[in-house]
Amino acid sequence: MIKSHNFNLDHTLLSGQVFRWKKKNDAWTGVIEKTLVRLSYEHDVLEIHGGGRGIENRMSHYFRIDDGYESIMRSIKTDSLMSTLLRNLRGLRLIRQDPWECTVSYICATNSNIPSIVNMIENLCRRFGEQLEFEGEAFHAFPSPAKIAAADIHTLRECKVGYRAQFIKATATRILNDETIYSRILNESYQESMDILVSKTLGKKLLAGIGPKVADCILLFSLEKMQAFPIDTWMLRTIVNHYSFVIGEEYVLSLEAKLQFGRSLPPHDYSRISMKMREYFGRFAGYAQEFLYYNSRKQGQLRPMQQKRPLSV
DNA sequence: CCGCAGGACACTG
DNA sequence: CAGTGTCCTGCG
Repeated sequence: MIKSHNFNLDHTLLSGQVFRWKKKNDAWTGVIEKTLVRLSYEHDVLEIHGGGRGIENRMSHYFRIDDGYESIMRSIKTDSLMSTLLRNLRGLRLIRQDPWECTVSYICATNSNIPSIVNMIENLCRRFGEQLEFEGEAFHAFPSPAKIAAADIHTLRECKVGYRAQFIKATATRILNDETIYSRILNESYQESMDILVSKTLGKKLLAGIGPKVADCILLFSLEKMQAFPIDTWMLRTIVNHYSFVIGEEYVLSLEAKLQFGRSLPPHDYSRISMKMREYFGRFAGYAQEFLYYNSRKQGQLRPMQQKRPLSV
């Protein structure tokens, strides 16, 4: 068991960071590396079933229990909206994911939605992941880069990943040939890391399927760049609705004009907005992003019809 | 049948 | 470079 009063399991696992956890009867089941784990949380105590020796340290690491939560919350409590969210979503935490699994997950996430992403990941694991068992229950580990790199496009497509099949295979091949890339990024600054992830040589992407948004997710969720501030369409709505003063009122107007045909944010605008938000929230901006993101999605569920015009009001 | 959802990419001009 | 068409899937 892990004891912490600054942790909320539901908020953390419902925040859309990870895609392999399932809840049934108050217990969450997921796969960490090669072990199946069942979690339940009650009265400040996280109970862990499965995983064997050392599982507490691993889960503690996974849920970033080592973060100075109170201090981080203070640093991102910059306005009344954040103040409200920090109170209502208390215990929401960033998750420290495996970089490779995180990479594939967010390549799949482009131009998609959560149920579909969950489906893709599950298919990939079933098709390519090592089959394991715990207490008579069968499950699959997340497939290795080698396994994905060796897969053929047709089989990948059977996992319903669509046009992302080429990206996933190409990136797997790249990671397989240079396994030090993640550890190198761990020692780099945010900007340098971003530049590496989206870099091109001779017009060809180093890592296919990874643009600025996907890169920010990978950096924030798996490579210790807590200032990363991923901006998807949900977050853009939130920014326009609540933080136009941060990126500039006039700039918002020009944005609305530019995006009225449902186009995605051009790279230049992405980096500009992302930079402004990082400056506004500080070095733990990524934490702030999670609270805002969780909130925007919760509201979206309540009134789906409002999603028709993303940037209005 | 259409539009769109946690974008990225290759291709023009 | 800035703008544009296209990419697979699932769902309302």
